[in-house]
Amino acid sequence: MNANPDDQPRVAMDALVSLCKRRGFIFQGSEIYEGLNGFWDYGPLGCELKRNIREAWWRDIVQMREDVVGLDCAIIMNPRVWEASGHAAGFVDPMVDCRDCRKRFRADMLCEEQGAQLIKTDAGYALPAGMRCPACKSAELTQPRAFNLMFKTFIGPLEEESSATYLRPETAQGLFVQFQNVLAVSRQKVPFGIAQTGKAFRNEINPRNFTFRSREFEQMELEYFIKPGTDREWHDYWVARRLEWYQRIGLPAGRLRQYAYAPGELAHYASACVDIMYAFPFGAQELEGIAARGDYDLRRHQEYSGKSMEYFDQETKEKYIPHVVEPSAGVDRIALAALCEAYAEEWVPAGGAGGPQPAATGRPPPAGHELRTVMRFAPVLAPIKAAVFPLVKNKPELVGKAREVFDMLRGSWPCFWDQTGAIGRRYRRQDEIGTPYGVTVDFDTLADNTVTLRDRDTMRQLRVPVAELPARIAAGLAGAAVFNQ
RNA sequence: GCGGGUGUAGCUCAAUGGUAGAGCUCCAGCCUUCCAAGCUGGCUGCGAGGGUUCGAUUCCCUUCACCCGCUCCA
Repeated sequence: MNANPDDQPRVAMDALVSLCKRRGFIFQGSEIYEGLNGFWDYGPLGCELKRNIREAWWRDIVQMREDVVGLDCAIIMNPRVWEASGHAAGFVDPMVDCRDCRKRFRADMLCEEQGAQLIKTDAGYALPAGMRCPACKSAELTQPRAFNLMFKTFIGPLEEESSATYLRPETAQGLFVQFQNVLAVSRQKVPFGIAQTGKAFRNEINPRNFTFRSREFEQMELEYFIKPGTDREWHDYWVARRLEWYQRIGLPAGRLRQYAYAPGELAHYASACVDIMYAFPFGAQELEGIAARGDYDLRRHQEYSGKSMEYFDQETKEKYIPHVVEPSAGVDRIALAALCEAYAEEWVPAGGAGGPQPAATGRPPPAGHELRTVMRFAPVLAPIKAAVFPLVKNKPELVGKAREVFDMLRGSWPCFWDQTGAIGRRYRRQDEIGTPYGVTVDFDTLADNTVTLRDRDTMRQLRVPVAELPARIAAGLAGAAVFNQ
């Protein structure tokens, strides 16, 4: 049915933003104070979704491997970390504004284009004479000014330059900084990896596309340390491994893209970089970058800290600074991709008979049909795995029995209890938040101890003995065809 | 950052220079034996600030936020 995802109607972003707010996935940050550009809050379901993404990654990268260990570093680090990493320089490119057309340019690029050299001064930079705006040719240009994309903050109560530092613009540097400590305690040998998830901050000039480019975001990063000379094979390995993971969490291959950087696009120290992109409704955009960074980071930290970052190979008696392959993913971007991918509108015949059929998104359903909005999350990402309903709520023995079933299931999965309104309404409520299974307790349950198990995607129902319910749900969540009968 | 657009209830929208309605949702009650049923009742709003005016949700200015295009970033 989803053989070619590109043929499926795509969700309009405003419809998705609306559902995210209505159902509690994502809220505008600081909303009651008119918001704050580039910051978003995750509601009850959104934080479960993110947690599921993070845990699926952690399980695949750390728990299921013997060669990767975890780390959780402070967000604020010694500012010299950012000098060594290059961020303090790279994030302060001096910019020049045109006073006439009000466009902004990188000072060094502007000078280079016009055959001149940017002048370094004690206070910063100065523009050589005769420079003109590349856009409108005006000579009314500002002097170069630094626009730091790192969030600056101060340690201690005094806002002095000597106490200034930055919120980390990536989690990766902590993995390099603690390389020797982790190596010493983890009994790992090269090749091995250190993984970390956590918040990072970039003062983006232009946050865009809902949560896609935010100023505060969460990363999942792995530094996989390897023997020099094995960069290519390990880079290929991680690209393949990561692509496979994205499909396991429900992003189809047809919507995933690989972008391999051309040699001229690479940073000078990198030997390869592949972006894994997802075809969002607003275009294909990066979810993760996988870079072969050589020994650049460890070598820089060795230079700036004066501490050895070398590794001694006991078997070959070689001493070297390991090279590194870095898969670096954005949790919020993956969450947004999962939301876009899951969103579907369908036409359902009144009464539900015959099951759902694909709808043209945004169009009203034909006569005798109703519109169903359903989030088809992969089970591993679904915030709630099963909902339990007593068929009616004014019969205490029915409610009590349903409560028993609910208590049994919630021990294994995040479950939802709902006794309000008609049963159909309750099913649809769960459809909209992507709950894979509904369990309904009726009067027959009291007699024969069976319940109705209802499938989110097909809307099919199955009569299942209560004793078999956990196994059925477990099988369904694991991908078995529970409803094919 | 530039240009354009939008901002009224939780959501989708309407009306109006005299302080706002609807549908859906949500909550409570009744009813209800499987796909958004019905009845009764209830909660909730003019993004923010300033100006004009007797009076502003409406007109003007500023600001904030979001969306689209470009730019930027990676």
